[in-house]
Amino acid sequence: MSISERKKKILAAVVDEYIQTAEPVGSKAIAAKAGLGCSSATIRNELAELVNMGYLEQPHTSAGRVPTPMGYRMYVNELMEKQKLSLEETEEINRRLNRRLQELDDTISDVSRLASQLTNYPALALTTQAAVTIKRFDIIYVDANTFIIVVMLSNNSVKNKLVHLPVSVDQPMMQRLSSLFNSGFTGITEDQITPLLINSTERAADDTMGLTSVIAAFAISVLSESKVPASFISGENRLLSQPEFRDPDKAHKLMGYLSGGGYILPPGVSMSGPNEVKVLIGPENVAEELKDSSVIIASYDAGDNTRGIIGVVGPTRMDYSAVAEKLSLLAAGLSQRLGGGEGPPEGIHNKLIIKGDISNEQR
Amino acid sequence: MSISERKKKILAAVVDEYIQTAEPVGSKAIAAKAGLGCSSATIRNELAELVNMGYLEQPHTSAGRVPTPMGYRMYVNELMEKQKLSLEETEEINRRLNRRLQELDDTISDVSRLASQLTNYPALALTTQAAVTIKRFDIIYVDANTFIIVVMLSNNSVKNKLVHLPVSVDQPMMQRLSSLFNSGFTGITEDQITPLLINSTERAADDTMGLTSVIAAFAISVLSESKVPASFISGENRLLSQPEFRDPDKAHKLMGYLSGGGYILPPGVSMSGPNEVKVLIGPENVAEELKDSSVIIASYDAGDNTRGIIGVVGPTRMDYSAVAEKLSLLAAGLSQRLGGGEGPPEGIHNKLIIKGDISNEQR
DNA sequence: TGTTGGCACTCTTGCCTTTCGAGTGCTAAT
DNA sequence: ATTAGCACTCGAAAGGCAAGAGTGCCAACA
Repeated sequence: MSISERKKKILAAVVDEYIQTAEPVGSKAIAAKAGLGCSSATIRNELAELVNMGYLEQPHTSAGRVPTPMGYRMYVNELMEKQKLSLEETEEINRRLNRRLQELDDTISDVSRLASQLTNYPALALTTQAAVTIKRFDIIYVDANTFIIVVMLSNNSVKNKLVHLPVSVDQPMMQRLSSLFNSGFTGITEDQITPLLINSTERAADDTMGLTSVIAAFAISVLSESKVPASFISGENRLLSQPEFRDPDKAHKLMGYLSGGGYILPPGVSMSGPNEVKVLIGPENVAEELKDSSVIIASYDAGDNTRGIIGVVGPTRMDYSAVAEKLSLLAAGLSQRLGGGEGPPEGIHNKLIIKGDISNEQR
Repeated sequence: MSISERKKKILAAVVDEYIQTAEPVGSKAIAAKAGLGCSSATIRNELAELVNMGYLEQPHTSAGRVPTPMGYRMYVNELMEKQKLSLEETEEINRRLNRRLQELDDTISDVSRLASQLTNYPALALTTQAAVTIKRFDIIYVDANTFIIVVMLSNNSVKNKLVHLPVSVDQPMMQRLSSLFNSGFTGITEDQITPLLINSTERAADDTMGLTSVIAAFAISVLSESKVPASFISGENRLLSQPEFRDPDKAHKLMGYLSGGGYILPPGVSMSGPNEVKVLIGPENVAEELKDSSVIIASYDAGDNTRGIIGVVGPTRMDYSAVAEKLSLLAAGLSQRLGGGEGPPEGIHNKLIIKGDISNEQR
């Protein structure tokens, strides 16, 4: 059975209204608001059918209607009108993006903070990384007992470590190690750093003090750290301003899950393209803790096969349209700045593509 | 008028009990618990006097007693018995401390996370820095359009930046710049980097492409960033498990203040020595938002005049003894690992020194 | 057949009253 | 100085009542 045009309008009105007020919305309110020229009684009939069809529900017999996850899904997929961001908001996003572009890890925390401030929901940013290799290896001699290891990774981030030694090392030795590592340890992934490789390097450098293994250990740790997705969450406290989280227990549970670095993206579901926004509504989330929250995710291209993700978490009654638009803009901006340079031209005005529910089962 | 021995015992019992239960404690409960052989009626008399003296108050006439800030102060200064941490807890702290010791900024987030987990309160860590200078300056040539700036600071942290250029630069130029910066920009503070200095360096390097100013800008930004205290907070959500923050508005206000990087340490009050724990009870805090919370602070020596601070925030009814002990241990461990090496020997068993209220006005 | 006004019905919310009990303060006895 | 006893106070929980919002349904109507 297909859904009539008027039903769609009514459904949209219900969702819109509910998103704003957080209170069950009644037939009268809709009659007054939505510009369709019919009376509350008519609306009531329609509403009853929408309930039957599963798009709406009522908390109790004599209350207004509230959208079901399925209702939200319909709203997100077909009904909601794209929110036009004001020029100021667009400006603001770009301005802030331009400000800081340090190493990636730093950016990630900034990104999540920014997303959170912009949307007024808790936001979390993370990067998923393809295999990373070392592009360059340098060892800087500071003094006889101190040196700095600097590695540049294939994703263009640079890591360093200061090493203090209990013994003295001379500069030629450092030089030797530096060039050996630069030739032997670049372009390979973590699991290609074998004991064999380390041993041969050690011998070649004539290193009897175990320096080689210290340096190799750093290489390994850098590579393995880059492999686990870095994640950063901020603005958890904004949850508390949402009426649905006035119950401290509920809020606590969700916040605990989030600060625990809880995973947002359902496993096995990858973001297919950049500039695509994905919406996960209530029970569509896999994590038990998110079953009655919604998640909006955008992904961006951080260069060198690195994919970044920005996500925002809120109650199912969240402002999908505005948030999706903002995230999309943010992601596009990041892609442009971090990505391989093949991004869109200066003025960011991407199209907003919203990807629907993956599994079409609605339980 | 001095306070009798028995009154002290009773006061201690009230505080202890209230810390556990979060409910006003009555005369009967005390008579049962505290081992002093007298009946509830006697206790009532004493309680009435303690109220008069300002150590206790009652929410309403027919309720039990609750400690006032002044009562807590007395408790913290004289009454509370040092909590013995179990061996496991001590182990746990040390084990975790040993795990990660990367660059300072990284540690700071770990430290706050650790403190929060340990105490089950929101915790925040920050470093206050004396003037930082650059100790070493290196420029690594990657290719004609790319180089890496590496600076080592006087506090032994190392910062780097990858620079992409629109124009080509040859290696000798980089070399030249590297050694010029290494001699001219080391050992000086941010405000000693004058346009004059930059200009003369530029001329000496024969740099016509503005490289010098890019590099100098990085030096300035690193130095100025090191100057503002880095701070990191975690575990805000733990507030919600405290009954006094069941009111979402209250919780939201405080959490907002905290995540805003709100300052904890009253201005002008410096931690005098390491291994010293400071307790600020309710109205003793300067920030309006903290007026009915308590803050426990410990400071540690992070080497090179850098002082780190760990703080924990909770309701006035917080477990002062346990938290103070844990923070003290944590701070001592950090001092030992980060500090100038003149710390205490391996086994950490520091004395717990609790510093009292600074201004002795109790309003 | 779709739409509308009207009306009875339902269920929540807020408010008031009552009851219950924990805890106090006071007094008189030890 | 301590204690037992007792009347008193006050908040928290439980019940009851009225108001209001919103529905469902029916009968009338275009």
